[in-house]
Amino acid sequence: MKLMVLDGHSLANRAFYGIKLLSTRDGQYTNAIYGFLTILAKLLEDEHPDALCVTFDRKAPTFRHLAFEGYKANRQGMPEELHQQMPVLKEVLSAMRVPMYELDGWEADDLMGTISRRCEEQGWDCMIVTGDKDSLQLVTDHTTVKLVTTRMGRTTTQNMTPAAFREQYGFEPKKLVDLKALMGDSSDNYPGVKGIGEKSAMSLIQNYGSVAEIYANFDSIQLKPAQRRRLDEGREDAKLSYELATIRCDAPLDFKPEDNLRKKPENARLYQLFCRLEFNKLIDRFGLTPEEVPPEEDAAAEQEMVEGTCTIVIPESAQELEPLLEGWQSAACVSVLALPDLSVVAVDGLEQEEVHIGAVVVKNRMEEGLYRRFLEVLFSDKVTKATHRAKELMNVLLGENLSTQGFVFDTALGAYLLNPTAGSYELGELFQSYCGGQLAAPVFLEEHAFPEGVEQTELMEAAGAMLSHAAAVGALGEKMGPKLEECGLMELYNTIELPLCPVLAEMERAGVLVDRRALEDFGVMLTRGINAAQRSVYEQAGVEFNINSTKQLGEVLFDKLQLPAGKKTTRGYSTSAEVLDKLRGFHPVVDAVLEYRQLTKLNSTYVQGLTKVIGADGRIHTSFQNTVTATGRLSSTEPNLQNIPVRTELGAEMRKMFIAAPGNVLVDADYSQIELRLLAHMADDKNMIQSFCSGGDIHAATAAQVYGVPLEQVTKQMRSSSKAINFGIVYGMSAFSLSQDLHISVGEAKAYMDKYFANFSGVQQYQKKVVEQAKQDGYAATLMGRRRWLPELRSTNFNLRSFGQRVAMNMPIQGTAADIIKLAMIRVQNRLKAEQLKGRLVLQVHDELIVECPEAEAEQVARLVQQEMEHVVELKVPLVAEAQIGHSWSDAH
DNA sequence: TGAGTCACG
DNA sequence: ACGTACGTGACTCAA
Repeated sequence: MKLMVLDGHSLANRAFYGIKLLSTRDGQYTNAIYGFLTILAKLLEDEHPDALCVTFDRKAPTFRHLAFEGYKANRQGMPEELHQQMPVLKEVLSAMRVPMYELDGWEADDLMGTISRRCEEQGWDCMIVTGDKDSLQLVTDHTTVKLVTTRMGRTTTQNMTPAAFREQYGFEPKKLVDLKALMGDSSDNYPGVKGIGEKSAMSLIQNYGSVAEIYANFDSIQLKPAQRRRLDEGREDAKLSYELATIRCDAPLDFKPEDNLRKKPENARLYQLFCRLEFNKLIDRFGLTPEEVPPEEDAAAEQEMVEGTCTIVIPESAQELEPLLEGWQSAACVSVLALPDLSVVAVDGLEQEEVHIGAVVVKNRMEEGLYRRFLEVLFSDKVTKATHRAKELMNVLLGENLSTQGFVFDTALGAYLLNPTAGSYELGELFQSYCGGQLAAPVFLEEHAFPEGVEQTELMEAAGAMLSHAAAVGALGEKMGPKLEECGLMELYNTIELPLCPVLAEMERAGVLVDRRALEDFGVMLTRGINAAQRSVYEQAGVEFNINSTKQLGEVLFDKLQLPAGKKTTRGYSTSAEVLDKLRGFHPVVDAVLEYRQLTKLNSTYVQGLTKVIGADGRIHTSFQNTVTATGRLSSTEPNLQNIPVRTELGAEMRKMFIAAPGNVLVDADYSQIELRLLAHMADDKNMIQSFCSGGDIHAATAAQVYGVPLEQVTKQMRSSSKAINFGIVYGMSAFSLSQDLHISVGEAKAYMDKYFANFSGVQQYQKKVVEQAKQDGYAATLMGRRRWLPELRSTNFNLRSFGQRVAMNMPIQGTAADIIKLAMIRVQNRLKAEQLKGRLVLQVHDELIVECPEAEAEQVARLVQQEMEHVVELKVPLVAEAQIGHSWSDAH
């Protein structure tokens, strides 16, 4: 039989520092709990122990802790963010019915020691899981220690058996105590022998066996004079440290191995806990099911709405439909959910004589004309609607020539504004976390959701499920509205995010035309180049291997060819372009590899990737995601049209493939330096504002300021380093990063930055202020009030905190730029329509808009787009946009 | 599935 | 003394 005992504090600690700080909406930090459970799940899968328990420290000091002054001082202060997670972790473990052991005055170590010995006495095997190497002294033939280490967010484990220990340390596990007695342990604050570090302690123990033996034979063993003196002076310290390093195995613990046999967890309780902690992934991993949860109040109310005082109508005739249509038109707001093919639409939120009426309208249960009438009334501006993921629905509506007007709430979008870093905005999850309820799984009947001729009961069940989802949209709207108001997000929501949805839907539906032939030709050319580059690599390297494999490439370059390895990655050498570039002179194969990389990237990601997604209309229809980025930007997927090459000559060829339809042109307008201009405005930096107001080259102007020379005397070098600083400032850069970027020393980089801040003191003050404010408020915000929550700023982890500070400096800038161009998009599209132009937006690339329009409109459209972009907001500096016209993206840019 | 790489603003 | 710039998405390999 095997028992596994976990070191609760040690593992929680590892998890806490190994995973970025996570928190639920109500501020409960969860990363340590999450990490702990992930590790636990992995352990159970790998080891299948028969019994399981967890030990925790009890902090009350004992004589041992008083032996040296300040003992344990380093561990005394567990950060608040971790501390508050411990009781919740224990609650989770209790719900999992995992026994926990803690004892006043005893550390987890001692309890684990005691447990392992008791196991051995009963003939059990024991596995100790901890991140603390001290425990290795407990290793025996029947007790192994699984060491958990976290590096760069990955946890790895290592099993220590007596053999493995001996191989690594060169002596018996028990002697670890002797080693520690000599070298001390700073994290446990016992000193060991002064002047003896890890190296000398290791060799002393390896040569003489133990502390006792060293002192017993002190006069006869061979030692360097200095070491002999140190050991002699350190006798007392060694003795005390030995005591402290020894893990005790005699704790008065009421423990029997068989009491810890694994039990079935309390599913319902665990499920509720995980919901509260927003551990949706773990719910699956632990195989938890919602059915066992008694529905909470809100959920019960929803349930009642659907089953009790609520009537479900599945209208089939005009007589049944017409009253519904009338009701919806006079309702304050109805919730709508539709299947992607509009074959079924659920509408909820109608009250008639105190009875709640929900309708599920099924296409194939209705005469065609009547169904069309239903769609045209529901999806007109006459009916006020709420939905989930409005943009997706609008996309469908556009395909049916239906209006996208009348939508006043989108639950996904609302949740995104309340917390843009949440990652997922599934309706069920939102309902869980905002309303505390459980949403039934959608019911699908056969392949089609609602086929003809299904049993009435089955149909009602499926309709009920769908309607309950629509009801959830309504409930969420009620919950989110006040929250959005409270956070000052309502205006952003109503004037930017919601109105942008139809614009995005139109852009997606419009798509952009590609020159398929030219794309194919380019692909053929690339393939030839790839073959040549591949042959060249094989020839120069003297072996054939998979160049795409970083592992194999690393072996060839750094093992076989012995090129100087630069950076390393978690496992192996880095072969990034940055590293390879430095190796260019060393071996001709490097150039061939870089060439191969460039060509294959272009071919697979762009030529192949884009060809795959050309639609029947010859156009590419990307999806613009509006609930993804942390800053408020859009993103583009399937395909990503926001990263089409432009920086290299060959790559820029790609933009020739994006063209206007016959008789049309592309109008491409982009903001000039929008982020820097926003920085000047938001920092209210007089010098930078002045530079922008006088027009001209901002990087050169910066250089003139920083170097204190007239504009004419600015050299290319000076301009280029100023550009790098300007660029980096927006990201909250450090001197180190600047030095990397400019290939100069950190000292020189720091001097540059000092000079920069001396001239742009407003920027420096702003950065300081914005971080302080964000720490106080808990979030950073854009000019329009968009928020990004930054619990990282309060982290005790240096890296995490530093990251939070950089984000606090960057998000308001990047996010405001995003707000601005979103508003510009809405205005451009509206004006194009208002002025009855045929031109329509087709792409957005963060600071760039592309409109496709008839040639005859081009000049007018270009002026219109530029105007709207430049006058979205009035700042202390002008917003400048430049528009160009061309037949391809390349020509227009 | 995650890591590494590389394309963009 | 830390370890190092912000925001994305797609493709490929290797486990």
